[in-house]
Amino acid sequence: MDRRQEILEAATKSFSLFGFKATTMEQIAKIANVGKGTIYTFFENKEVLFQEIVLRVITEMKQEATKVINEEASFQENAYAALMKMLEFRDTHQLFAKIIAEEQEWRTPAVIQVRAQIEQAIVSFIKQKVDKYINAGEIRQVNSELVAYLLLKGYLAFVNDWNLTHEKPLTEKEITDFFQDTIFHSLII
Amino acid sequence: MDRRQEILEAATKSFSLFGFKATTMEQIAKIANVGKGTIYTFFENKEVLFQEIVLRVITEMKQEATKVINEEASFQENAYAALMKMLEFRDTHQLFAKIIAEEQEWRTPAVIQVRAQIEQAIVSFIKQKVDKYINAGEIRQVNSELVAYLLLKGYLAFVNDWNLTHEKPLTEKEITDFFQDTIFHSLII
DNA sequence: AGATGACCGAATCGGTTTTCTGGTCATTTT
DNA sequence: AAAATGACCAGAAAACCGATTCGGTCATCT
Repeated sequence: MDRRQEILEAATKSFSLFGFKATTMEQIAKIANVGKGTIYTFFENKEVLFQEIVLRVITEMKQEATKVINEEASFQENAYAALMKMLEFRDTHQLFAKIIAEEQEWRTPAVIQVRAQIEQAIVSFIKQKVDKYINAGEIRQVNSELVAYLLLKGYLAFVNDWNLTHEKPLTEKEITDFFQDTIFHSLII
Repeated sequence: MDRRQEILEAATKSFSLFGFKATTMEQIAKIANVGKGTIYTFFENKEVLFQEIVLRVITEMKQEATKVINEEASFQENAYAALMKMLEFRDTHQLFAKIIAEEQEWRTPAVIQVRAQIEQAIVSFIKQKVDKYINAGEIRQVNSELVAYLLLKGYLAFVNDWNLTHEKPLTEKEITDFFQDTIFHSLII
């Protein structure tokens, strides 16, 4: 297998498991079975390597979300399906959860910036989908950016914050049904 | 003016400005023009003083919200008015924002506990109002606790988080109109 | 020509010393 | 005598500093 790929996989594993800061280049090199210097022939520095990985994960999530959307189906059905799909990925979100946690602990620019980048990417993806349905006349004319922002923040609140003050985590179905019942419901004409 | 009141005001000022940890009892005493020991004749310790203040702010906010609710008016009108009123208090929220920020920096039990307490108080207040309207048959039968939670988290997201990644803060009207348009809209029958 | 790991300096860790601060209480004030 | 006070104490936090780690480079090796 080509070395670039080996490095990417090793780094993904390590970043997801230990976070940005606690992952060392030496460790990545060891897992990837390459010399440390080799990493630098493919990636400018640790930060760039990290960004590349985050970009890949986001891209994968977008693809998964897009895959689940059916042009024939209604907005409500598609929104429900997409949200369910994202919730299936709760584990993949481990990487993002790690980053968010890290952002508050170590205020390193690399992490703060990547966090903002992830947020921006997700929001603009959702916004674009919402706009499509607005233009198709299937949902009401709302501020799509605010809707996207609320969806993301609401999602994170229920998936992550909720558990801090509540015994039992919410199930995927509870969360999705609730969104269906409130935000999605408010959008349809 | 009575000493207890002086102390409360001095402490409120100081906690709001500097947070729990960075506020010293000596500082409070100086602002209140009393000896440090005097504080302890009124409040068991720093933590109790802090809780008393938080309780007062929450109580005041509840009163303000309640005052603005008109029994004659519709849910939609009242929700709008109450949210607007809360947004008028953005500055008073400084204290809460400080606490939330502090919670992540210093994991001191006093702060974590008070944060959870505030959240719980606000959510149950909103939940109660929502339930009232559900029972009155004015809004749909939704999970009122989740609605309350979403309203709180959404509110905080737009008032606080939004500014971290956006140049211009949202205006009170933008936020309220948006909530009106989405969450509140979804609730009416 | 591509890969490597010894090497460098900057950042971080950890342990030690110093300073600060919550809470007490003997003394002073009213 | 009752209330207020601030010097005092113990423990917690900050400041300091030498030891260690780690990102990134580059002379050497394959």
